[in-house]
Amino acid sequence: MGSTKNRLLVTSALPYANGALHLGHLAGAYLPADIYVRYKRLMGKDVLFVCGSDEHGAAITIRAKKEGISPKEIIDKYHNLNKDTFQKLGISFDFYHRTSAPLHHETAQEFFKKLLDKGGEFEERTTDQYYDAEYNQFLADRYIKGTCPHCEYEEAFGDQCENCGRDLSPTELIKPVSTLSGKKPELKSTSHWYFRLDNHEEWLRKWIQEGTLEGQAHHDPRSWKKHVIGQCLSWLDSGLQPRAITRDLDWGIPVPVEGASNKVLYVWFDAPIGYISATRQWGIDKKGDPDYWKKYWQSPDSELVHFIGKDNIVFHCIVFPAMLKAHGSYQLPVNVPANQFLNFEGQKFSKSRGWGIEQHEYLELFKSFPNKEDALRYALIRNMPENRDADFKWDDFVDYHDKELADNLGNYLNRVIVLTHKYFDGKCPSPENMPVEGLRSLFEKAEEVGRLIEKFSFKAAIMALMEISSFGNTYLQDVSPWKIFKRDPDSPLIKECIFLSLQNVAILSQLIKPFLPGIAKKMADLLGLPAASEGSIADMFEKLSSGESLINPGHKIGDPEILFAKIDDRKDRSIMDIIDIQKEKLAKIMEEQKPKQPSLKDRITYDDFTKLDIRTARILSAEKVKGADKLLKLEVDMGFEKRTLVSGIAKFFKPDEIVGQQVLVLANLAPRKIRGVESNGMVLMAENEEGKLTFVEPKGSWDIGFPVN
RNA sequence: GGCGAGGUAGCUCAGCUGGUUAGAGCGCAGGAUUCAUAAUCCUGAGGUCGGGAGUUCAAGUCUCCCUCUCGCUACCA
Repeated sequence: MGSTKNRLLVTSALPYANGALHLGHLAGAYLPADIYVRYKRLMGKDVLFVCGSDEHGAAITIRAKKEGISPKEIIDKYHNLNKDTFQKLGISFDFYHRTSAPLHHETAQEFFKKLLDKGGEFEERTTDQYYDAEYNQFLADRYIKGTCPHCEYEEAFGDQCENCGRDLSPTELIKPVSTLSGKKPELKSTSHWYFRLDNHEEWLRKWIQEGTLEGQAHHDPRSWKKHVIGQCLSWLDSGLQPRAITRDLDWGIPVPVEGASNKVLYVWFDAPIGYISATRQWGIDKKGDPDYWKKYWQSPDSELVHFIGKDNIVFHCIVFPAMLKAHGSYQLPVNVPANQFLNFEGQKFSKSRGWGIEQHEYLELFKSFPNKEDALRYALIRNMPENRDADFKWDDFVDYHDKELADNLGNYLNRVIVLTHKYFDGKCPSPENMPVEGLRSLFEKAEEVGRLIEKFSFKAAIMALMEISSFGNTYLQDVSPWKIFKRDPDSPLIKECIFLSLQNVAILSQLIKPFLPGIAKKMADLLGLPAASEGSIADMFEKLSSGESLINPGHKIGDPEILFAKIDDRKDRSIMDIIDIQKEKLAKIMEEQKPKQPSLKDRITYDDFTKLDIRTARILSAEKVKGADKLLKLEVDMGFEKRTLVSGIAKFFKPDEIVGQQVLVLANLAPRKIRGVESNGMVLMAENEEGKLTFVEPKGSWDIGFPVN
């Protein structure tokens, strides 16, 4: 279950400094980590929470080139933007580092050297790769263009042809050209280091499946999420392969080996080490001790937890642990509570389509909304994609805030404060007997919230928290001090009720801090309590369990104040207007999307057209191609001959439905083997925007084998 | 086709190692109440737990088959 050790290191996935982060990222890897970390701090644990920008990789250099700026300008921009946005949203990193920092380079290089010197962990492989003599460097696949061997598209990239969508390797390209110099690159041999992941398969399986490491219990595998273990075992089952950990590139961390100029560490090797270098830098800056970081990484009384999105599971559960184990001095993570993805109004976030909203955009849009940070945090927690994909909707956002935070919690706090002022002049009354049982039951409810956080069940935890507020409302209703007051203003029942209600509100003000830090502060202020601080939840549990009160008789609370102004407020529509504009924007995108017809291809000549020999034909038989999902093997009658061809239409047509179907066949297409079956020609189909297919056929009954001109 | 995760009330989701009449929030219907932000509280309706077969004294929970959704992957000239 949760951690038992006193020291805890928590990481959130390093954002790639090539763009802004959207709400899905926040809900996936940053918000859950922040809740967990804040809770642990309030429980008095020694917690360190690190993150930072991942600033290497070819995507950044390519973009820099396209925009005519330096990679440095890009990474600076997004490093600062993301760091600043996280801070505004209350993500309480102890340190936000960056992988371009010298200390990170040093750390990654040391790590590499250590594994290299150890022997057996790496192997060197030499392959032929294209080299641009003018620019004096090897070319990443994306930097090479040429003619696609499959479709003859002339602008195909070295890794993929964007015309026919096939994956390529650079050496397959006909007439390759370097995009740097525009000249023909030469094939040159180059060597790279590979990490022997395959050597680590055996212990990884035990570690993940049973939670044991070198025969010792390491963690409880039942506390890991199902989809995390499932995906890891799936990988292990298919066998681990050595993975390249270096690249020929000039943007990144130089490989610390003599003669390895223009080689850098591949980004996936470099990035997770960023967690380590962030810790190191923090230790130097904040503790003045260059070795302080070891307490968190290399000491058995510390626990490591990685928060990530599901796209990162393999790196954090297989690759990075293998690196750490290979190194030998490091602790392995006790859990990797990966979240799934958050969609936005039913569809994936997509920057290019304008679908979704980025974190900084949200803050900007709602700058007039006082509770914007906590309103967002709440909506994302309530709807967190903990075990499956979830969907963010504006309507939910409004409902969660108004119905749960404002109506239930905010109104409850207000009731208690108003009643205290009304009957006791704003001072906590003194109950005739300490309601020990009442305190005890409040304690149990509060503890439950903590238990759920320890289990990484944040959604359930915040609902358990709201349950405390709901319980408070019910309790007030049951006692109804306002009724008692009418007949007996001095009744001890009123004192006890308000006393206990104040204790309950105090509990809420503490427990809510991991989730909604801004609101927690406001609540504490209203109650005249000090803000929650390190260890304060632990202290609270201590007091409650021994029957002590949190707010003592005579304590003066503040004046009533509205904690949550509603979004859907009939007197003030300003926040609702912002949301309506967002909804309209989405509706417009949906509208524009509908007729998604592909744009016209380049003009051709009549001669080009006459090269095509299209014939009328009829399907004689059809069967599924074994082992392929979309393929049908067709026998067609073209009159003068019968042919076999393979067509990717199995998703739409059952074999026996299409026997006898008239079709048009491109008859002079070069034969090609597909899934082991030779295809001689191609059936012409019309395709709509959803990718649905229909046959193109002559009208009525038509003879077969005749040309289409 | 392979692998992974899912398919539980109108909607969004909980249900751990199988065990009494399957739960929560929202929505809906009825009622109570007025300290409070037209808030709150109570009661109720509503589910053959995707379908089928099996194991078991007992299955939403285990096994097998099928089906649908999402993701990765292969193949789609």
